[in-house]
Amino acid sequence: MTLKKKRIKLEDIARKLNISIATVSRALDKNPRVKLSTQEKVLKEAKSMGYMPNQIAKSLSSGKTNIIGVIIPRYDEPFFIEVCRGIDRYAREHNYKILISSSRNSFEFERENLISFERGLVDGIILSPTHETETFTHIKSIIKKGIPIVLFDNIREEVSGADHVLIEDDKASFDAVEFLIKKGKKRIAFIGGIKEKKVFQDRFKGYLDAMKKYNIPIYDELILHCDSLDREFEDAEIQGFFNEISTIPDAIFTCTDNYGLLTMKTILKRGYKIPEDVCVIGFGDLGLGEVFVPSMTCIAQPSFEMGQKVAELLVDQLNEPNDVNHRKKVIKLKTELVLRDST
Amino acid sequence: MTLKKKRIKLEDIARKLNISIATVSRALDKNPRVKLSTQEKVLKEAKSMGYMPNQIAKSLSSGKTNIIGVIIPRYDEPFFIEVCRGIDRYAREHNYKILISSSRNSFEFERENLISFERGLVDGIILSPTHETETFTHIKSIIKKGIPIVLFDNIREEVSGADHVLIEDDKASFDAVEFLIKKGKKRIAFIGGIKEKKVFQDRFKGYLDAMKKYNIPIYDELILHCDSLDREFEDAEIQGFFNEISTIPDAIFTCTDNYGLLTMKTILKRGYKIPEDVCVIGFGDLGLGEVFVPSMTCIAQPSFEMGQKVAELLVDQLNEPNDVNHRKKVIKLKTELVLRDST
DNA sequence: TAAAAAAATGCAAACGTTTGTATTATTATA
DNA sequence: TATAATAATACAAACGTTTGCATTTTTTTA
Repeated sequence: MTLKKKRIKLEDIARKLNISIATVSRALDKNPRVKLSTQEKVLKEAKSMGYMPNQIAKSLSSGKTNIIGVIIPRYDEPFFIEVCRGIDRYAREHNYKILISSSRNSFEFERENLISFERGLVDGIILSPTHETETFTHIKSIIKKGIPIVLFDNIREEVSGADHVLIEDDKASFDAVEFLIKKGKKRIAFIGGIKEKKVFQDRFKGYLDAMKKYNIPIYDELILHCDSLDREFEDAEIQGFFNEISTIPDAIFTCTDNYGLLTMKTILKRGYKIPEDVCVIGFGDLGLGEVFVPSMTCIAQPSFEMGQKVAELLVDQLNEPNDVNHRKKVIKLKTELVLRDST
Repeated sequence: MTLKKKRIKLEDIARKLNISIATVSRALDKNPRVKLSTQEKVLKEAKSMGYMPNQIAKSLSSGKTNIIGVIIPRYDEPFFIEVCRGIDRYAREHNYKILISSSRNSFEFERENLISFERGLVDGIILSPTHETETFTHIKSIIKKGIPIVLFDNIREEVSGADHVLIEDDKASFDAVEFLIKKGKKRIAFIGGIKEKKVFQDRFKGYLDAMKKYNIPIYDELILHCDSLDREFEDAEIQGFFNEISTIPDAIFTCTDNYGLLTMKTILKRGYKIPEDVCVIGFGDLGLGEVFVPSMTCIAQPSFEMGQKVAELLVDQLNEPNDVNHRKKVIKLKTELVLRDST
């Protein structure tokens, strides 16, 4: 091992060429204030010396990091990954990188992540609140400090005060259940997620509304709110649910793709036929429903687009810093019922 | 809108308390060089003024960002997400954040991402090379600059020169195919991925080795190397494959979970029974194989652990900067054949 | 060809920390 | 109670850029 190799900096180029740091900096920026011949000289020397600008120093000087912080409740949920893909796509097209953190479904982690983002590493924040998130002071504090933030999914509109993007959960569910009803289904089960989560509340509401509208009896035993936070346990919950049921339903509306698939698996294993005996609908449509046999009818959520939209709102905020007239924007994305073999 | 709210900095606290910036800085660090009563005074004032340290300034001063850059070929592959989860877990336990970039299966993007990481934003890099990656000068250049880097998956050992982690692809495939052979299967098909990718080459090698060892005839028509980079087209490729086959194989070894599932779907749709007519094995075991009916036998890859291990190697490098004695480490992780209904 | 105008470059402060060394205040020692 | 030892604090440089303004060089104009 010889000497520790040192990073080349502007100063090194400047010294080598006997010019000032300022000129080197401007030359690399192709600033017309520096002579073309000098620009070329600097560019050439920079290349030959293997110069790489220091992003940190740039950020300190400019006050911009070009990083967007993203906080999602969990990684192992295709929906969130897909949204992140959308965010990433839009962000990169606009010269931002994204830094993803998982709150692991914990309000405390969400708060910590948010606070760590207040340390100036990111220019703006995108957040999808956990089901535990009831108080919004941590988010308001971000807003008060003037840090751009956009929320998505699982939002309690009343409290937020920040731009946000969501899908029409209630309408989507309503449509799906109405579709089942119009197919003549009478015993329609509902399998949802954690009751505390707004999205699941809305999806449940859609179910109830449809059932009521058409005067279909609602049976408690046909309603399940899964509350396991871990994928591993979802299966057990669904097994338990079917063990308790007196008569098999003729249709099941489920609130995620995974619930739908687990439900289909369980039903098939118990010897029922899909869709002859039971129809099943999933929510999300992130690829698996199409592969399963029989393929699963799903409410298709525009997850990627949601990510792009969220990022767009954030980048807008970043481009118009402390805009007095900025009216908080709420965007609701449409869903679509994709019909397949399970109905 | 009143005045633009300014961030509180050390100087503000210092001025307010009539002490020096240095003392404030040390007080917040709980440096014993500052009197306890002063520490308390500073801490209290910092809190009341809502002070948040500036991460960028810290990084510039300390030369450390505590960020690890991760480059994966694509987001929409559960394997990579799972590895990232593992990386993230280990990283956070050691006070690092991760910044993920996708190379979108393109060598050019991979190079660009790597270069952007040379700008000092990250302390170290984790990279999984694309199938297109044949020349390794971009990686060597990183190593030469003394930036810690660890590779995983899809590595051509000879060229690398960096720490890396992989799984025993050839052995895993060999075992799986051997298992099929021992079950008495004679017409065993192989469905792999892009031929240029080392992991798929190894998995193909395992297949061939097992077939040869037991003198099972190998038919070209039973071998498919999918080369679509997009999930959407994988299905079509597999359909095409089955359209061409003269006699259905009695077992199929596939190189990813998704190929396995698509294969099962196709077979079932064509009226064959699994496992009676055809056995199927997948590779990865990232959750879906268990849900499908029939459930799919899989080679289980320790993806999460892989991520943790990769991160561990990197953090080790970060902790022993330019260690003369650092011998490049190659770690091979074991897989396991998880038996389910498809065999 | 000297003065004015324009072009090119340089100086130095700023971004917000950390940290080695110098200085000042306090306590202990004789 | 002067002095030495120690504790507490302050100063200032450094991290690598950017950028407003000052200065120097070159070109234009009369």
